[in-house]
Amino acid sequence: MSPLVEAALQPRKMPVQARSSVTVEAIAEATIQVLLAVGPDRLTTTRVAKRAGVSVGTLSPYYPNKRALLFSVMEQHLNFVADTVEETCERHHGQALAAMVGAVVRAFLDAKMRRPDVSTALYAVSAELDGPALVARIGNRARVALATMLGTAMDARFEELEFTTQMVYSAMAGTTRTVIEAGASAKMVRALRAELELMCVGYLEKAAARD
Amino acid sequence: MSPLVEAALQPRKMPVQARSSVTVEAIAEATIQVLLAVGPDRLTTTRVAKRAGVSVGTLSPYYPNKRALLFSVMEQHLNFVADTVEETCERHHGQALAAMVGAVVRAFLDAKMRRPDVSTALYAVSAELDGPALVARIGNRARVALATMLGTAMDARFEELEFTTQMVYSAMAGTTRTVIEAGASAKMVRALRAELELMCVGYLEKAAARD
DNA sequence: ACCTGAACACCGTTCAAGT
DNA sequence: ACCTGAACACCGTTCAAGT
Repeated sequence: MSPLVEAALQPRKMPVQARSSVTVEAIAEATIQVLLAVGPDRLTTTRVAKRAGVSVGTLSPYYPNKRALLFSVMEQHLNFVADTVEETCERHHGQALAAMVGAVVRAFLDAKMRRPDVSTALYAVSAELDGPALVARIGNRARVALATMLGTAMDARFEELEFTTQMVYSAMAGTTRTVIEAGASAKMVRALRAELELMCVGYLEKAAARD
Repeated sequence: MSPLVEAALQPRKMPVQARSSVTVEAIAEATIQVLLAVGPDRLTTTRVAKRAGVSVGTLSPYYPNKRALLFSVMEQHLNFVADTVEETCERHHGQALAAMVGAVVRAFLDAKMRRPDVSTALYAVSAELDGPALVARIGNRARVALATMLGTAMDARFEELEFTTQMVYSAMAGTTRTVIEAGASAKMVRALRAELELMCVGYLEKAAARD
């Protein structure tokens, strides 16, 4: 992430009068509504402006370009999730592992699911073309292969094989994605491999014990 | 995913002569090169056509719109990863869990890392605006909170606390993303919560035992 | 059958003029 | 200080004309 790119998403002018604060908020809300109504492709600056009840020209001082509109909406959402996780963590200091994990997982999912339509729309924005659908469709081949293999394990049996496999695959894809987006050095990839093995084995042993 | 959207990414005309097959391949390769050279925002149909040595009008019969260009590149990449995982799975049928997991994790990461520049560019495409950077920056707050909390656990100590935490968070975010993109029913979310707990606890127990 | 490239429609962004 | 909206530049897509 170059600072220049980030800078281009920051407002040129901050609202100083009450009037413009209202405008900025109306534009943000209009962006969400247009996004939900017509989708990311047909979201245009004119449409957002019209929905917010202002002229197109009003957008630029506060949202210097179209991406800034979506960026700010996503930022609000992510901040809400981060807030929720932080608070939950603080409330569980000093407790046992299982209690901590249970609470955090619950809080994280609850935050993501507070407005499922918005969460989904934001993933879609973040996804651009139909990447995720493609990932799901093609990743399915890998998941079927994984499930088939796990079904043959000499030392374990799984009741919920489909779902267990889905979890393993998602954890793999998700953590890898994070590492790649962080700028994947060879060392990081090696470390990731080791940790992912721990995670998958740890999970699968528990899943097999339960079933 | 509506079938209509998918259909709009399929070619209107398939290449029938050797000449046009070469053209189609050249356009796909040009798309990758332009993507790597100027990034997704400045990737234009004209630029791709010029790089491929054809006229803009030549694109449309085979790639009906700009998204189709990026879609086909991503499709190739994902198919390669799926192929690799499938083969590895087949080679490890009947082996012990630990061996299976080790092999698949390795194969998956190797496939993703064969051309790191392309992998990264495709995540960037899939990501549109700077969503991932934002996710990383804000998600960092949650990770710090998690690490701080885990450091206080009454029944475990972690050497590599930072990285361990990163893994837990990535697994949470990654699996959640998958479930959301699959169309998150309330039932699925509940199932996810239970599995994520198993996975996190299983992993953390192993990580604590090692350290 | 395949390719060209000018023409069209549309959208993001700006800025002189207003309140 | 804030907002308007016409004007501009640019890009995706098409299609009549060529080979």
